[in-house]
Amino acid sequence: NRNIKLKTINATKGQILQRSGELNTKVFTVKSGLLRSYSIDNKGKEHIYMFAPENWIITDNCEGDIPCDLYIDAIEDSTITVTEKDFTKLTSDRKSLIKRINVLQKRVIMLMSSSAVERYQHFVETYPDIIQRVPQRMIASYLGITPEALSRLRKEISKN
Amino acid sequence: NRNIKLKTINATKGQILQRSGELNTKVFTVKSGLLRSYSIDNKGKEHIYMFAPENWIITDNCEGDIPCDLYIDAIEDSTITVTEKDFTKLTSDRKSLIKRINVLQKRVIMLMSSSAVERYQHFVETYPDIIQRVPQRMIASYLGITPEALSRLRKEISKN
DNA sequence: ATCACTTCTTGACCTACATCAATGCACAAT
DNA sequence: ATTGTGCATTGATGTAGGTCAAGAAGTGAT
Repeated sequence: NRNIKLKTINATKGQILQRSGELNTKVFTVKSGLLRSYSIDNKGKEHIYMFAPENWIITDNCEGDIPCDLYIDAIEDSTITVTEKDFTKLTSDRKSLIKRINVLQKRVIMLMSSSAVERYQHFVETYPDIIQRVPQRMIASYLGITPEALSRLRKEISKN
Repeated sequence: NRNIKLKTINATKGQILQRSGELNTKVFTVKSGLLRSYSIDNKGKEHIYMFAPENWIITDNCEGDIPCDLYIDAIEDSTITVTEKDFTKLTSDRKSLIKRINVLQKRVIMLMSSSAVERYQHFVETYPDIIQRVPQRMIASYLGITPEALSRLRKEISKN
């Protein structure tokens, strides 16, 4: 196994294993019980990203030096093995897969917790070049809204 | 490189490189131009999953023998290298990352194109065990709806 | 120049789901 | 038994974004 510092811990129902904002390098493998990962939006609302029952692996896919977005806690009393990620041993191949998972993680969370305006603004900041190159209806299609909705939302934004 | 049969092709704007339903094993690397992947829902509406400009890799993350969900086409005239995935050479480690991406891909597409009822039914079919073990409000939180909405929607479903 | 085609915009109306508030219900602690 | 606490349900009402239809403006082909 390419990970290091493996240890086994017990978590009781409700116990938090990781908080959003922490610099996290841990991967949890559930031996028994049930974990969940979730984010909390700016209104204080929880959005569950993933459930992890027996034999599942659960982690925030953030890269070593970036604070993670997710909380992880135990929904049932659980037994878990914890490993530290070792970024030095990642192949570039694996790195790009992990990066992709990361982007998808953000997208799922945004689709669940952000308004169309917020998603659009995030898109503009993240892919300023793409905006120039594709018709608006495709941006709308990427954001999960109709072209009409995007048109109106842009109008609103430009007012301010 | 662990992939085989690399070749370079040119695609003109609008050209479709892959269709939903095909047994796909191709990975496209964009050298110049712009590709997109998207799904089409049961109402015929397109939902863009990903844009791929220069130097991006785009593919449907389906496993070899499962038909893929995505269309891929060219938004601009593009030059692309095409490689065949070689599943025999995947480490189990990489396999599980790819499986995870696959699950996320389905989730993103469902969040964009399916109603709360459809997402709930899909969840029940996919994770029947989880339903038994977590409170309804957490299922709601995973689906991206409120507990009230889930309660009402379950009531509707049970009527039929 | 004009025709076809697509994109974007705007208006009127509709609907899926959110919000807020009240009630009932199970289960745990005393 | 009773009080609390979290969960599910139900009702009334609000709203973000969808749908449908009509124009306006740009672009390419003939």
